[in-house]
Parts: sequence; structure tokens; C-alpha cells
Amino acid sequence: MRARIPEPTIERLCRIFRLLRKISAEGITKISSGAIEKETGIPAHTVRKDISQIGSIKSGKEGYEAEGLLNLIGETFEFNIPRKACIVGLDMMESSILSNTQILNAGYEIVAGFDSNINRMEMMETEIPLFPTYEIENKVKELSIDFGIIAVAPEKAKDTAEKLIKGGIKGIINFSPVILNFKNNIIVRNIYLVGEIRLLSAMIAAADKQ
Amino acid sequence: MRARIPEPTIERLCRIFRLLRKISAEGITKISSGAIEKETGIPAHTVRKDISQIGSIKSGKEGYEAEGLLNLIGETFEFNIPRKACIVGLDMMESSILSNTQILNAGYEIVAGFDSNINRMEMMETEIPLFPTYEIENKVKELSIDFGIIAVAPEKAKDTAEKLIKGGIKGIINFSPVILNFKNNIIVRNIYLVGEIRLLSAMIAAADKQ
DNA sequence: CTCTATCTGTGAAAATTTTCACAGATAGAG
DNA sequence: CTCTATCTGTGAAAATTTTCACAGATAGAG
Repeated sequence: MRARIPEPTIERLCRIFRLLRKISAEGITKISSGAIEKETGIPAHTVRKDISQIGSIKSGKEGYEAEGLLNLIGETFEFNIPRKACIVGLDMMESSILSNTQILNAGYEIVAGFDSNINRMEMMETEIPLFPTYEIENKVKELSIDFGIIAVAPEKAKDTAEKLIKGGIKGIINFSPVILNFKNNIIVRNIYLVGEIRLLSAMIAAADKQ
Repeated sequence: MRARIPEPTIERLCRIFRLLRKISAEGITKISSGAIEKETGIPAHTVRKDISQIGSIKSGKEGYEAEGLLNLIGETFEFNIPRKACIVGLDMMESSILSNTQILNAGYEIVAGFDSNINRMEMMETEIPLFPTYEIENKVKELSIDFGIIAVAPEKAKDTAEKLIKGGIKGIINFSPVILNFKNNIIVRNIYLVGEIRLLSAMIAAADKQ
């Protein structure tokens, strides 16, 4: 509640949040730390410890009240505050992002798209306003956008990130195959399929050797 | 070299590997732990500690020899052994996977695609052999496929994973919006855009509170 | 109300991971 | 060869994270 929350705890609580949304939708109202372990693989004591870091919630002998826990996590991480995102690079948009209503359901909104190829932009049918990349800084400010999703060619990734940061972005999800890291307090999540495959491969090799 | 390698170390070494590939391609032959810190954000002492966990490599006052370090990491994690992957669910394939020559460059090969929609399969133009999903178990065995990439609808994800595991898959990258976790020693990496956005959002909220 | 079974909450211990700090190594200059 | 500047390698200390274990809470049965 008071102290800094460790990053692994944040990650786990987000996973638990996701589970809670799912079971709530299914009409389940109670869940115990043991049941959470079963579903997520997070050990029950770790679940309890994580939850105790952010507060406490009425619980009985059937475990936590799902809705209460959902609210507790949601309030802690301010999931109730709607966040705005933008996406740069339209290849990605078309395929998996724009078509993705999941994002909206989760309480986020993509309020702008950017691309350097103006011709392509004109051809796209979308309900999201599109702008050329040189507008990034202004629009991020103007619309007070919280997150940027980068899906541009590798050579443009760094420049794109810098534009977003100048506009005052708070966090970046980077799908381009370039490692981005910045000194300032911008949080960057790098997502990169080949990297994931490689990591999997490495973890398997390491596990084989014991 | 001898002991178990911690997971965070594996992750960092994979990132360093990626950096090394990049700089090698640019013709740079030496890099110091300090320079690695600059590029990746991983502190120099951590870089050195991580490297010392997997062996040692000739170095001089200009830092590590890039190629030697590349080989050391590559051998440790058996990146030289070619790995085979398959992908289940063709929506994803079309968009970002099949078109992706990066995977091949990285030393991986997608040797099969699966989909439940046979009509769609027939329409797709691809050089990768396609099979119906009921063939998953057999084909994974037959082709000795190492990894499965799951990009199916949420309700089919668990079933798909089970089929892959029956076929003897070693690791799974899960793009479906469902948390997968298994008791056995299958390594699963869950990649989920909404989850990433949420995590970013949570980390920002936590950082704001200090 | 009492008893029981089943949970959570949390200090403390244990395990793990990161950081420190400095000895030792290397390569170039002279 | 000697001196110097610049690295790495690594035990040990510090910090962080996870696990343990048990007291306390709750709800249902009788």
C-alpha cells in the first residue's frame, strides 16, 4: 500500500487481473489463492504476498471476492483512468491492431495513427484519425496520448521513439526489431518475435543442461 | 559454465546476443561492457557478471571480442543447432509471420502451418506446408518440431497447446489472449498486446506513486 | 454458541539476484 | 622492458524477492 511495489509483483498482479476479468465474466464471484495458482501457475503464497502489498480485501473461507480484488488491483494501477494510445507504422495497424476490439474492451483507446507514407494513409479505411509522422510530437501533446505503439521499419524506430518522447509520451511498446532504451523515465516494452523465439530456445537449452 | 544460469541472466544474454549480431554486421569487432550498457541499458557490472556465468572470452583493453562473445553465447544456448517451429492459426501467419524473413535469418525455420479452416488454407499462397489442425500431433512428431506459435482464437488455445504438447513440442509462444500454463516442463511465453499495454499502464501508475 | 474446515495476512527466514570494489590482464607508447 | 590507461573477472556484500509457517479470520454445521 505504502511502499514501492516490486516489478515482478506488478507483472503478476496484471496477470491475476486478467484472470479475474475472465472468471467474473463467467459469473464466478469467489476465488482462492490456491485456485489462482492453478490457473496462472503463480504459487499461492506468492499470490497472497503480492496482494498484501497493495492492500487487503475482504475474504472468507472461500477465498477472495473476485470483484473486490479486481477493484483493488484496478485502483492501485489506475486502470479506471482511461488511457490513450497511438500507433506509428501502419503495416501493423491493419493486421493486428486496428481490427482488435480487445483493446477497447480493456479500457484503452487508440486515438491516432501515424505513417510516413501519405499515399497509403489515404487508402486505408479506418475510424482512427491518421496523420503523417512529422505530426507526431504535436498530436501526442494535443491529444495527451499516454502510450505509443511503434511498428515501423527498424531504421526509423529510434527516431520515432524520440518524437514520441518529445511529445511527452509516458510509455512505449516497441514491436520493431531494435532494442530501444532511454535514460529518462520512459518505460519501454520491447516485443520482438524473433527475440522471443530465441529466448525460448535459450531457456530450453539451459533447462536441458539442468 | 557449470551451474544453473538464472533466468534474468538468460534474458539479458539474449539481448546482448542480438546487439552483437547487429554490431558485427556493421563491422565492429570489439565492444566493452561499458558500451554494452550504453546500447542496452544493462549495467556494465551486470553484463560482466552475466558473461562470467557462461564462461570467459579473450578480452583486451578495448573490451570483448564481438565474435568470440557471440560464439560463446551461441554455444551456451545452442543457437547453432537449427530449430524448427510451426504456427497454428493462419490469421497471424499471413500478416506478420510468414512474410517475416527475419525468422530465417535468425536461424529458425517454420516448417509447418496449421489451421482448422480448410477452405482458407487452400486459398493461401505460401511455401510452408499447411495442414489441418487434427494433424498437429502427428506432424510435430514426424517433423520433430521444437516450438509452436499459437495464434488461434482464445477458445481454441488450450486445446491447441495440448495437441502440440502431445506431439512433444518443447516450447510455445502464445499470442492468444489466454493465459496458458502447464505443470510439465514445457516453457510457455505469453505475448499479448492488451496485457502489455496494461502492464505498461500499471508500471506508469506505480512509478507515479514513487 | 461451539466446533471445524478452509482461507488469508504477514513477519521472518531462505534463496536469489544485483551491485561493489578491486586484483589481474592487456595493449599501446616510449 | 616499463609505465599507463582501460578493461574484465569475481568473491563478497547488499538488496531484493520468494518461500515458509503459523496466527487470525470467516462461514457453515449442528
